[in-house]
Amino acid sequence: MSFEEDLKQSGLKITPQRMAILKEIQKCGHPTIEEIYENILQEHPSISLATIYKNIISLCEAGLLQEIRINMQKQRYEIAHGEHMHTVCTICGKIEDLEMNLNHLYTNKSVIQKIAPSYIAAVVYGKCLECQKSKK
Amino acid sequence: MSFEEDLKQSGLKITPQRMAILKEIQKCGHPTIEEIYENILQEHPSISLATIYKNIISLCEAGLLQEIRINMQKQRYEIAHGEHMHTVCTICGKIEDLEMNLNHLYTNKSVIQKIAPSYIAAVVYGKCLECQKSKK
DNA sequence: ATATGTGCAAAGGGTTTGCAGATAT
DNA sequence: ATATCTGCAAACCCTTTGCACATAT
Repeated sequence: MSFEEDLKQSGLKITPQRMAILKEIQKCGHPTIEEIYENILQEHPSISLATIYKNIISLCEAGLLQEIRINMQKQRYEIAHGEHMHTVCTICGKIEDLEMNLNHLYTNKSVIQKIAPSYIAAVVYGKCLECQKSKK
Repeated sequence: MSFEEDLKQSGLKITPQRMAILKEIQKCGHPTIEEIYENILQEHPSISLATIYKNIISLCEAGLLQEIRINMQKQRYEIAHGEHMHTVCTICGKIEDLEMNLNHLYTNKSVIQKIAPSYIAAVVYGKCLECQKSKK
């Protein structure tokens, strides 16, 4: 489904600023607010940081964006697209999606003894393939 | 092992402020910086917020504390104590430890194709038992 | 035509920093 | 004795807010 349709379905108006934000996040993958702003500025020099902040909030509430929390970093955002994990390389900083099913946790006995799960966020920290190869 | 020994082993001095921070985090479970500060103030009215910040950083670096990142919240901290998951009730906000082994993920094929994992953070969002029971 | 959205500037929080004096070893 | 730590105040972010104007529907 296109961003335009997603916005319409959420009752949000289709504005150039919103489209730019969504496209930028799609392009970057997992950008911070600052990265979104800096990159959009190039094509759209009059956009305001306040507009980015306001839209990030509406787009998260609408379920089009998903916040990602990584230890010791500012919050990041991605286009919401089914549940998955993230990998973070502690050497080079690279962040990637890890398409992996956590369904077994939703029905796990230890989990349902504590909570009726609606969403699970999982981040794997480690050394990515490239950094494993590099001699140092 | 006691906090005093942990600090000594990390080459950090044992100060009343540090002990108060560690004990407060142990008491609260998963407090934010602000919660730590507000609570310590009662017993230790002259402690400075800057001291809390500086110590949180050293204690995390020393591995005595672990940062916890929950979507849409300020960062929280806990006494480091073996890997486990966290549950967050989206109704009442309660945060709890979920002692659960994620060892299978460390050797999972999809994971090791991307990264050599050193740490996994997992947060389960949902409705806790009490909130499930309450009629509303 | 009207409800939303944008940009600006100011205000509001949270976090970091430098430094002088205090303290743990 | 000395390296480290603390508290203070200022600086430095990052984020939110109110408002007037602009724009999507």
